[in-house]
Amino acid sequence: MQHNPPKIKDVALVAGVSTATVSRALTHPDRLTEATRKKVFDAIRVTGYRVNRAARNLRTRRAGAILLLVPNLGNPFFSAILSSVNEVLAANGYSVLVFDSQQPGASAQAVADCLLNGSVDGVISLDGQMSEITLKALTDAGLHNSALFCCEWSEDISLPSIRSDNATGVQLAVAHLVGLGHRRIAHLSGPEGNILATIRKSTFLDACTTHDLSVAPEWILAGDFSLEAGARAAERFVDLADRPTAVFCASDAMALGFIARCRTLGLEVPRDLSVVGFDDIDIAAYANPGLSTIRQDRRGLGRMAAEALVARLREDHSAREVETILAPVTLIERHSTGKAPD
Amino acid sequence: MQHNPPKIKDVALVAGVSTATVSRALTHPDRLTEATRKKVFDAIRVTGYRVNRAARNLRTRRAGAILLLVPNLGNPFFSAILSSVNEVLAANGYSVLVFDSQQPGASAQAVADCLLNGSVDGVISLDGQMSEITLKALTDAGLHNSALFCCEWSEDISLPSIRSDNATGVQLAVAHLVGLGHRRIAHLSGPEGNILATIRKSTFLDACTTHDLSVAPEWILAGDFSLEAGARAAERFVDLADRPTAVFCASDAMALGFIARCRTLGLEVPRDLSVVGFDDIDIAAYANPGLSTIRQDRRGLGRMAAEALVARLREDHSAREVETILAPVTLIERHSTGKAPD
DNA sequence: TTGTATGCGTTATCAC
DNA sequence: GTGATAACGCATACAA
Repeated sequence: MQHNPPKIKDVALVAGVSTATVSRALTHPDRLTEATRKKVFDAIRVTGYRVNRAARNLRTRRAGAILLLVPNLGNPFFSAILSSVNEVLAANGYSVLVFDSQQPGASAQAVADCLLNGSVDGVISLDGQMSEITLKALTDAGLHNSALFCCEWSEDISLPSIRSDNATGVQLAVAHLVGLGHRRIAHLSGPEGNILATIRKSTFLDACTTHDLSVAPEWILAGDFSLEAGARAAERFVDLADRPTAVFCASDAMALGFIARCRTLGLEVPRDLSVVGFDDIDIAAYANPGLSTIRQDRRGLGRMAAEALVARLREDHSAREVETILAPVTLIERHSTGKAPD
Repeated sequence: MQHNPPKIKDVALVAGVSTATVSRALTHPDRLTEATRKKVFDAIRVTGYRVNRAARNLRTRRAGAILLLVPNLGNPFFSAILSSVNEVLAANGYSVLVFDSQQPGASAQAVADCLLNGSVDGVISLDGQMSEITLKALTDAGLHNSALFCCEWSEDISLPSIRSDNATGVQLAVAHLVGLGHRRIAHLSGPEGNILATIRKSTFLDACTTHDLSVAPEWILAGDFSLEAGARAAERFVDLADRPTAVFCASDAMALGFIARCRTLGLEVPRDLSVVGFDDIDIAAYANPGLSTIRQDRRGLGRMAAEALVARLREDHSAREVETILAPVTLIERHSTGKAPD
């Protein structure tokens, strides 16, 4: 147990230079002579020196870390995003702090603290519903130019956002079903107040209008993106008097839960009913039947968000444009959709 | 944009006390008079003061953060664990740093740095295959008493571990299949070198022996826990000359991939073939057919690991026993298993 | 190019 | 119980 971690002073001693030189060797290697640089790095190797993050952070007023705000860490939808965000940020020397933004116990205050006490240099929020308190902390901490949304976003908060082209995705889904002859289409929506739920539902309704389809109010089923919500919705669906022949679900998880429960209730997909999801999570391709869905490039979204943030952090924190990147989505036709019954 | 975050000095000024008192109010509130304590907290509220983490960390030589090492962040198996770990640690005032331990780009050096430069106070590793370099960093940093394994573990590294009772799980699975009349059982295993793959395979073989079942070498199919691996294994499986009537898979993901590919190859589950998985991931209950599997309490594992670590961090870092917690597992019978064909 | 000296914001050790 | 003050380890302005 090495209880005397070497400090910059020890390195300087071994290298026969000043502490300032050692520090420079670490942060501005180009400002040193080839010779002294070598001396320093040799000494670093000999002593096994590592720069103390706390000291460096205190001095530079930077943290070398960014905060990733995830709504419900238990949702596997985020794993691919988490992974690619982590990859890019790690490659750029940033650590990633993960916070569950909607966890019951986790007060928004904890997030706010994290921003205000200088633990992070920036924020990527996968949660569009940023609390007032978090938002205030963001501006108070001067991090307003160092935060962005990924996947979700907010109409009220002016931050850059990297997200999928949801509208096009929904249109693709509806067109797909219409192309198969479906005229009566239901929608299983996400949670009230969620921006993705909102845009997917409203675009769905618009698309139906465009295709001259009427949508009965009871065909809009409330959900929350989860498997269980899909299953519960199925129970309401099968009891519908004038049952639609197709369902567009706002998430793959709901679609899978929906299909599973429909099956136990005696409805076969796609024979009796066509179902389209949204996301193209990994399991979608291996479901039975394979789930027709709208593919989001989750890894790409995470990567782009991380890259955009890194770029912003590099630049001057002056007035930057608030940019929106809409990542393309694609329709993946599998076997949960089929011709409408006559 | 508040560019002058208040410091402890400002609070002291407002409260009319010394900085030392303010500091004490924060760390040892009980050592102050009721009156001064109130004065200080009022001043804190007025000024909007937040303690600067970097400064505190530098002074106390603590980080207030722990490192979560995840093998493959893209794997949804970990999301529930991640979630509960985060929950417990956040409740105890720790931030969670997430690192993908097997990411191609992420050198073990990055992890080592993180340990050596004082960014974290402890480590929870979901990865049993800790690299030499990481391990050395762990001891060099004096963190050997502040690290533990969760889910996976290592025979060679003496750290506490919180894990499922894998052996019992495998025995339950085999007994279940035997009870249904299966005498010829195949095994789809995890990646070479992985401790879970190892124990599940060896226990499987032992259990077969116990039940007087012989297992042909070609019935042991190599996988890597992923959906794709399951699908690929199915292709080898269907070509087997003397095909088993059941398969025990080392993960649910593989089981689902396996079943899906079997179906496209003309094999029906459970009519032609029974399949048991391991993990009970969320989707297992909604698969078609519902997946019979061994349930791991993922949230519980994460919670226990986090609690154990917090407890260790509280105590003296002297010689603590290396404890192992085996969490119980249960057999979940669904519809991917059925009576063996005559 | 390199060295000297100072301060980043806190906590802990002393005195009082 | 409270206040003055010295570290904590590093990066930088300035001097050389």
